[in-house]
Order: sequence, then C-alpha cells, then structure tokens
Amino acid sequence: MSSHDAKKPYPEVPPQARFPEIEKRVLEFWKAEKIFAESVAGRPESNEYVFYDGPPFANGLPHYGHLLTGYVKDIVPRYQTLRGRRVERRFGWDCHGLPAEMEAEKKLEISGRAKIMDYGIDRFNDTCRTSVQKYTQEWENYVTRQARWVDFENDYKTMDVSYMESVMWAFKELHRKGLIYEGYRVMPYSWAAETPLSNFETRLDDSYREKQDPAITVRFELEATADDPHPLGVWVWTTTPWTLPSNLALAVGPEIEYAIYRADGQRFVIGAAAAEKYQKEIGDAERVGTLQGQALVGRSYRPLFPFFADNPKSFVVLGADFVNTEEGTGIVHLAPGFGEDDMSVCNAAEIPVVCPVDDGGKFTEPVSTYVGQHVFDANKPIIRELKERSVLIRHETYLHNYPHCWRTGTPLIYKAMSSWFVRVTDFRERMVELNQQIRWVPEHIRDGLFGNWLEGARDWSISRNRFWGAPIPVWRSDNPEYPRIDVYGSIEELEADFGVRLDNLHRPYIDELVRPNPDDPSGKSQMRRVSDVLDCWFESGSMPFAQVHYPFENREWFENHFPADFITEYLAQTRGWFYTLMVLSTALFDRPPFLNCVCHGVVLDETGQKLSKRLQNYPSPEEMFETYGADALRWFLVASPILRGNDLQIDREGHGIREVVRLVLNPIWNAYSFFCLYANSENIRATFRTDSPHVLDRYILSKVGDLVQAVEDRMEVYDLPGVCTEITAFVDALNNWYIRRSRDRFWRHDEAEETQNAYDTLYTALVTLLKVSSPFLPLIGEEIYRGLTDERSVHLCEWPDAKELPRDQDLVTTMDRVRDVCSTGLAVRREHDVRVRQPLRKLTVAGANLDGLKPFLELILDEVNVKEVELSLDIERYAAFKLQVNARELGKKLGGKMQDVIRASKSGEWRQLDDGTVELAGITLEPGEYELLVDAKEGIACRALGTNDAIVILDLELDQGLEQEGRARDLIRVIQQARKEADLHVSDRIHLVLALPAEWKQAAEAYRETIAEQTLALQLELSGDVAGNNRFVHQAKLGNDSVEVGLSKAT
RNA sequence: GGGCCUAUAGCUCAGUUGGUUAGAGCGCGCGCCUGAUAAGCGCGAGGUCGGUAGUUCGAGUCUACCUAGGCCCA
Repeated sequence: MSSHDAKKPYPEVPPQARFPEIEKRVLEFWKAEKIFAESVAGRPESNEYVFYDGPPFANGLPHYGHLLTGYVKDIVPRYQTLRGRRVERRFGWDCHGLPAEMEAEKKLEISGRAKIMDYGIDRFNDTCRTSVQKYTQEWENYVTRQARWVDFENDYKTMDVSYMESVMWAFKELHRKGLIYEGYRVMPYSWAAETPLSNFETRLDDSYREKQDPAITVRFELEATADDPHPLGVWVWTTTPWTLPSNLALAVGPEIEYAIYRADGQRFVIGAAAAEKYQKEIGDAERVGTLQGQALVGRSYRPLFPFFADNPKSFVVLGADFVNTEEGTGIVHLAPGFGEDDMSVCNAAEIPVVCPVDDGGKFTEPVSTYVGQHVFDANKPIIRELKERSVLIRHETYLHNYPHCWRTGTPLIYKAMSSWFVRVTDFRERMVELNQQIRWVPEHIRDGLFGNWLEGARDWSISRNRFWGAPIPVWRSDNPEYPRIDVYGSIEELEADFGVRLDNLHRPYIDELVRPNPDDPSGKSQMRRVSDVLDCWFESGSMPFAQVHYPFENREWFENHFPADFITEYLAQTRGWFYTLMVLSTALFDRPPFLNCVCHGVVLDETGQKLSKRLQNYPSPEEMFETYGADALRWFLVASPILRGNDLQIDREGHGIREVVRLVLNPIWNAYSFFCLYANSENIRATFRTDSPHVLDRYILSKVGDLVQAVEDRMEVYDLPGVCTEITAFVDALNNWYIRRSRDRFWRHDEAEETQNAYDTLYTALVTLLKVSSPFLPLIGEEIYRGLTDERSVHLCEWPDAKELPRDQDLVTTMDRVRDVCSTGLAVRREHDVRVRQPLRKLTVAGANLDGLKPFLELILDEVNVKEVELSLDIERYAAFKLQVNARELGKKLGGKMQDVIRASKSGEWRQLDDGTVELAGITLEPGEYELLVDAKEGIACRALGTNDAIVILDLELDQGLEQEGRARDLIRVIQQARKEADLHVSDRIHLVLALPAEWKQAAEAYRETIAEQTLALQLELSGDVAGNNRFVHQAKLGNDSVEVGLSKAT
C-alpha cells in the first residue's frame, strides 16, 4: 500500500464507523496481499509454535459453537505470531463416519446395511464423499468472514489415502504392541445406524435423554428341591420386557435378605427391603420366613419362554454383587446377550450367550412368536402375553435417562457383538501420568472431568460395522480349521502379499484383496479382510501424525511438531477428541499429545436452552456479521465466561454484541477519529516516541507499558477474557482521562513542541494498543493501524517491548489519586445538591501525601469547576483520624492479640506517640504496621478519598459573582437546548431574546458576552417580545423560576 | 447413588498467598452537551458473598455437611 509522506494527512475518519463495511475491505486486502501467508513465512522455522486444528465434521454448517472455537483458534496463533513465532495453521476435515453415511442414506433414500449392499458399496461411498465436500465451501466462507486465518490450500482430509495409510500404520503398531484384540462384548448399539457405538460416543452431547419405558414385575417359578419341596415363586423387575425371551438366568445378592410370603397356598420371594414398595401386590399374604440370597443361589427355575429351553447350564439362580433392592425387587433377570453385567455373570457360570436380534433391532429365530418385530415394538405383546399367563405381578411406566444414538436420535439397545478393541486399560495409568504435563483451562479439568475419565477408562471398541471409513487392516482365514490372522500397516505391505497396489484404501476396493491362506495345505481357505471399518474417532485421534503421512513421510517434521503447544475445543471433547488424542499418543509415542488445552463451554439461548434451528432462538451469525461485524462477535464470545468453562447465554436480538460495539469498538474508534481529525487540522504527523516529559504523557505511556505486561501475563496462562478486561480498562483511561484532560494540548498553536509531544504520545499509545489487541480485534485493529502508520499490517508487527515504555508506578498512583480527588469532589457536590455548572470558590484537599498532586491543580480546578484548589495539612479541622492496622503483617506477629488490637483501633482507644509509634491495647505498633485514615466530620461539605488518607472539602458559600456565573451557565445550557430543539446546525448564528426574572436578568447582563459567544448569538436582547418575528420559543424551569428563550436564525 | 462444576448487587460476572470498608459492566436514579464520541461522559443508590457447622486472632476465600442448578457417570 502507499506510504504516507511527511505532509500526507491521516485518513478522514468519520466519527461513526460502519464496522461491517470496514471489515469486508480489510478481508479483501488480506486476500489480495496474502498477509496471512506472509505472517507465517516471516517468522523463523526455528521458533515454531505448534497448533493442531481439530477436524470438524464436514457436514452441516458452522454454528456459534464452531465460531467461538474458531475465534480462540485464531487469537492464540495471532498472538504467538506477534511474539515472533511461526504458527502454521492447516485446516482439517473429518470426512468419515456416521454423519456422512446418514447424509448419504437420506440422499439416496435407502436405509440399512442390506439396502446399501444392494445399492453397491462403491456407489454408496461415492455419495458419502460428495456429501462431505458439499459444505466445505460454506465452511471456508464462514471461517474467512470471521477473520480466522487458516491454511485451506494445504488442508488435510481424513479420507485422503495418505491419511488413511498412517491410520493403518497406527493400527498395526498397536497390534504389534499387543494392544488390539477382538472380543465378544455387550455394547451400546444403534439399530437405526446399524452399528455399535464406542462407550464415549454414547456420552457426547445430549445423548442421554429422558425416555419412558415399561417397568414390569414378573413371577418366575423355582423348581422344587429336596430341601424345599414346595413350589416357590420369585418376583423379578425389569425395564426391558423384550429381553425376557432371551432370559437365561436370575441373579440375587448373596448378602441380601429376602422375605418369603404365602397366600392361597403359594409362596413367593422378594427382597426384604423391597417389600414396602410392593405392599399392594403382596396384599394380605403372610410373611412366613426370611433367607439370605446365598440360599437361593444354585436353584433352578422354569424358563419363562420356551425358545432357549435347551440352552446348556441355564435357568439357574446366580449370585451377583451388583444386585440391590433400591430399584425393583432385589432379584434380577439375566439376558447375557443384552446386558454387560448379565454377560459377565453368565460367562462365569459358563452359560452360552444367545442373541436373537438382528442388525436392525428385530427379533430373529428362534423367538418365533416375535420374529421380525422390533424389540421396542415387541414390549407390548410380550407384556400382554405375560399378563394372559398370569405371571405379570405389576405393570408400570418408568421415566429415566436413557442413552440415544447421537446421529439418529433413536434409543440405543445393548447387544452382544464381536468387535475390535484397543486395550486402553493396559496403559491408562500412564495416560493419567502424562496428563499431569498438560495445562488445562480451566485448571480443574485436568484432575476433574478429564483426569477422572482417564482413570475410569475402559477398552475402546474401535470397529464399526459400516462402509465409509478407514478399513480395519486385518485379514482372516475363512476356514476356522486353518486359523490365521494378518495385520497390514502400509500399502506396500498389501502390495507384497496381494500383488496389487491400491491408490484407494476404501471399501469395497480393499475388500477385493483376497489370497489363499498360506497355513492351509489344502489351499482352499482364503484370507479375507474383516468387513469392519474403524471408528472415525480413531482417525481424528491419529491427526497429529496422519496429517503428514507419518511415518511414511515427514518423520523429522513430526518429531518437531509433537506434541502440540495448543489446542482448543468445547468441554465435551474430553470424551471425544482430547481423549482419543491421548489414547493414541500414549500408546504409540508415550507422550502427551498437547501441552495447553482450552476447554470452552456451550452457547445457549437467553433462557438457558440449547440453540436450535427449529426454535429459532438465536440470531443468525450472518446477520451479526452484517449488523455489528465479526470483531464485535469475536469480542463478545471471547470476553465472556464461556472460555472459563462456563456456559454463555446469547439473546435473540444480539444485544450483547451491540454492547460490545458500544463499549469496546466505538471508544477505540473515537480515539482514532479524534487523533486524525486534529492531527489533520493542525497539519501534524506523529511518530512513535516514549520520551515526552509531560506528566500526562508519561502517565498514559506508563499505562501502556502496564497493558503490554498484563496482556503477556494473561496470555501466558491462556486467560483470554482477562486480556479483554485489561484492554477495556486501558481504553477507558485513554479516552476518559488522558484525551479528555489533554484536549487543549492538541490545539495549542503557541507551543509547537508541546503539541507535538501530545500527538506523538497519543499516537504511540494507540499504535501499541492496536498491536496488543490485534488478535482480539483483527479487522478493526488492522484498519486503524493502517490508517495511523505506513506499515502494511498490524499482524506483521513485532510485539511491543514493555521495557521500552516509561514505567512510572508512582505517577500512575498519583494520577489515580487525582482522579479520586475529582470524583470525590463531584460526589460532594452531588451530596449537597450543587450542580457542576455552579462554580465554587475553593476545593481543599486535606491530608497526608499531597505533594504529588501539585502538578495537577489546574486539572482538578477544571474538572470540578472551582476557582481555587488548596492543599492543606490541617486535617483535624475537617476530620478525625481513625487507625487502621496492617492486619496482614501484624496477624502473624500478634496471633491471638490481634482481635484486641482491632477492637481498640475501631473504638478509638489508641494514641500516637511522638516517635511515630502507636500504642493500643498494651501493644506498640511501629510505623508501617498501621495507617491513619481520615473520617470526615459531620456538618462540613467534605468527603474522604477512596484511599481514606485525605479528604476533599468544598467551600459551598456563594458570593454574587459565583452565583451569577452559575446562572449564566444555566442560561447558556437552556439556550443550547433551545438551539437543539430548533434544529439548528452547530455553526448557525442566532438572534436571541430572553425573558427572565430579575436575578437571572442581572446574571445575563453581567455575562452577556460569554452567553453570546457560547451560543453564537449575534444579538442578545434581555427584554422584548420573545415570540416576535417568528422566533422559536423555548420555555424552561430553572429552580423555581421560569425563563423563556426566543431565537431566530441570523441571516 | 457417585464424580466434577456453579451459587457474590435486579441481571451477567470479577474477586490474587485467608487480613478490618467485597469490585466491574448492564439496568436503575440523579447530573453533565456544541473544539472527538448522546450508540457519549460523570456521580449515586443497591450485595454481608446459597445455608449450617468447623479450622483460625481473623473466612467471600480453607474444611465438612446440607440446599439449589448444570454437566458427566452408575
């Protein structure tokens, strides 16, 4: 861009900016000049900061959650870039898995595994590939518009062959380490998606939802024994009636007490503690005995359904520790095909598992009565059948939290399946150890949410019985008589055995690799790939190495870019990406995968509900971009508690975002526009300088230094909201103190050097503010920075050095004191109902440590509207002293006497000695161990400073001159109001006629010139017809008096 | 039932290693404009920090229990 020559003016900056328009211009500039690429390339490769971008599912559009994550993912790298580090930002796309398959099923209008096979896996997968590419452009648009710098050109996709080969390598590596096994396990199963889910997929988002289920109590009949020759029923409670046809055993708690009841010659058993709940059903049955659960263990019973009557070792009562009487009857039915506990107990009893439910959740043979019915639909007829057979004791409904499929929203079932597992339990202690090396924000995640999760980690089911994913690279003999398993870790290994070099590792192509089983002398059996694909979370967890095709390429790169310095996602990824990164990183490399992790919360609507397209309970991001801009949205999100792990509520109209414009963007813009307006009108160019001797300049430069340091400190611990707090505090000091109090310095023509100092300092403060805040306001910051300087981009800058700024802590303290004096003076005015327009004769500050105020008396005078400011040591005239002991110091020394000291200091029972010590409660306090505070006396117009070591006294007595001046100012204000109401331009000249009571008229006469000058009146008449000559008439009350203003525009 | 988080002004949130009188923004009340900014500025009112018990000379801060809400799990 063009550079300013010495006389070139600053931009003409409108006082009101249209931020969205500015933003679009800046975005175009970045694009045209490739600023992002330059910001990366300009930093040395030897000083890298490693950032991993978590791959989003590439389907569906970004929402506020993504935008927030994106802002954080942008701010930290921008900051590190300013600090001189090279931060590469490759964008990643998570392409595989159920989301894409569901989309494809919807598009092709087919559903279920069988239909997909019929349609053809190759065509189906092609559709998946297309569907994940559908949204990439829109993602890119959003990400670009939010001013997030990302390398899209050099992105990675989990479906790339190189990525998939690295995943294959990881699988083989785990297998080599003995960390992979195939098992038959009961797993959460989505019958709608026709696939098992991993234990953490059931824990994402709102997968636990309320579900109403039947809860029934049924009666089983125990077989008679020699010891107990009479029929004995047991009452069993279940919320899954559909599992009863597959019942193979019952379980009791061996230590639990059970009660026996008798009625009509029949006996039944129920947990003693559960009897109360069943009073109605027990009726007037008589309790005839008690027994321990142990006594029931080993007894046989009659199967409720006939389907598996011949199953070996089945239909016996087993003992199990997990049984309790809190819910149900204390007797549990076991269907090992459909419950994890059920299976482990039945396994121990060597009962073979049965699982008569197909992939779609429908009954199969031999459950002939219900074949083809979905298990949930079968609940009702099963209950009906049980009722007809009179074994149903009770039928009720039960509302509980039940896991649902995170993709299809349908309730899951638990079902026994064969699956491949990562033996996470083998190395979870190591994960817990490595986790200690990670800085989590908020801190408690480390040993709380994430740490606890690691400690309870279970083996990870990584196979999915699906189509669109990285295939499990395991080939198995199709004849169990000649068992053999081959695991492959690269395309080359496949080529070596199968003689084919694949350039697409997806199904069905990889399934076509078949070869004779080398271990089969008959040569008939074949090695075939197991049909499953990998859980897509395995792939996202592989991102650190798979994105660069490690270990096939980039070995050195990977060594230098692992672990990451920083990642961020929302809180729930402790069960998702953060976790799978940790698992694979520990198992493969024995290192933590990242060193700093920010967990942010969830964006909710104003009532705390989740954002929902259907409810339209949130403002659309595009609309926010258009109305307030991306920087306002960025600040709104990032300054909020959401980055401390809490939730953030966003209102439908986006008021919070508008507030950011008001409170953050406008003030910064106004400072900029002030600077440009007057620098141009004075024909001044400013330079970066930190050596102005003026006290206000040194004050603000010191504040700038504090700001730089504070932002560094906050960023060091990834406290982004804290940075926002620092910046707003600084902007307030800059605008509402420094500029306001320095105003006349900017147009003093008599002292060129002094004026230049003021401009240079303001320039230096602004430029530094912009550098420091540029990660948080990248677009607006860029516009202003480029307007002020000759440089191309604020994002190519070096971070300012706090040490180069004059850091005068005393001055900052003194200035705070000056502000305190002014505030207190204004507060005294208010207390006594004296308007600021009324000049007062004198303001006195009485107290200690006042010398520092001397250079600021003019300033105080102006700010509080007094004629004179006096500093006085004579405090006792206006205030009493009270003693404040330095508790922090003395507490350690005095211990138990401390309270006596405090009591004495409060009641005033102390005295100061000439040597500077204070005596009270039998103790002597050295100087430094106490402070003397002032307590303003009653009946005087005074008030103590916030620091309590001085008081401000106002002389409220008015003489005629002061009163008249006050009245004159009141009149000016009324006239200005009239001008405004008459809709005059600020530069319009007027003719004025005033109709005033006597006292006001005197004041007006005395200050006639001032009034005329201030209100641009060419003529001022103090008597006459106010309304004459078509004058605009304005009436006002001043105290109890009425005044009338008549004005007309002078031509 | 267990784990984690949260509870501070009407609302949204800060609050450093325990220290006497707990802060900010919004909202509210009052006041201030014509040499940047009314989409602005100043001043003020308003909380005893969810409850109880404890540790301590001293607790918003530490401990235990309880209550309410959120998240996660059983």
